[in-house]
Amino acid sequence: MFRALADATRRDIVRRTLIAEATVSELADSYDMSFAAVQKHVAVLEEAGLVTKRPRGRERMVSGNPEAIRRAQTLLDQFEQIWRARIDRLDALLDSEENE
Amino acid sequence: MFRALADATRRDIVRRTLIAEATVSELADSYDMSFAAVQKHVAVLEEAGLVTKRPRGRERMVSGNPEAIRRAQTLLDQFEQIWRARIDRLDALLDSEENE
DNA sequence: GCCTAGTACAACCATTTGGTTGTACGTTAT
DNA sequence: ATAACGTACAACCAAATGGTTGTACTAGGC
Repeated sequence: MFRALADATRRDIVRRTLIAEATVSELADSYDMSFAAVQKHVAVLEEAGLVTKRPRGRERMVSGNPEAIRRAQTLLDQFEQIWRARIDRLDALLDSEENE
Repeated sequence: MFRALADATRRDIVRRTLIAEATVSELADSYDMSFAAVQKHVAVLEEAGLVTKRPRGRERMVSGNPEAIRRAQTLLDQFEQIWRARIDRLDALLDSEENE
């Protein structure tokens, strides 16, 4: 999941497909690499659940999945919580020292 | 940055060092891999700014950097915004169709 | 002063990653 | 019907990744 977001091209694909659906070849036209390369990126994103693909005729419509984004946010939020807890403990420690 | 978070061991190091500072060897003891491997993970995290290292005697204290976490959150928030904008546009479209 | 603990760093290795080209196959358009 | 389009997928390649061991250097403990 974070691995999928680790590549700039893939992040851009996620961004684009969150804005609006796009076919694989539409996406491929945007980047300076082969169709197959973009196809692979989409496959990685799909496996990570960041994107879904649905057939429309001979095309595949790719669309970004906000659910997955939120899951990533949740993990980072947990880190934030952990950090806050640490600060709280330090504050408590300082308070108790003040009263000595 | 996302690349640094893509590895489970590294995420755990970030988590631990957000809770409390730890020396490199303290961290190394926790994982089933060589000291050097953990050292490399810390180096990757440090380069990504997710962690800072400061010397204390012969030890290096590693601590998680909440700033970097927030930067990652910001990026995901932008994705969320993009998604909301899309929804808004679709809603507007549906509204206009209703009035035909 | 000397051994040990903690770290840094290089060299090496297997696997994964991000890219390529080529081939095959279903769908659409003419 | 057939040509062209959009996609899937395999084979291949170079570079990056995640790990190892070995060596060297510095700070502390005895």
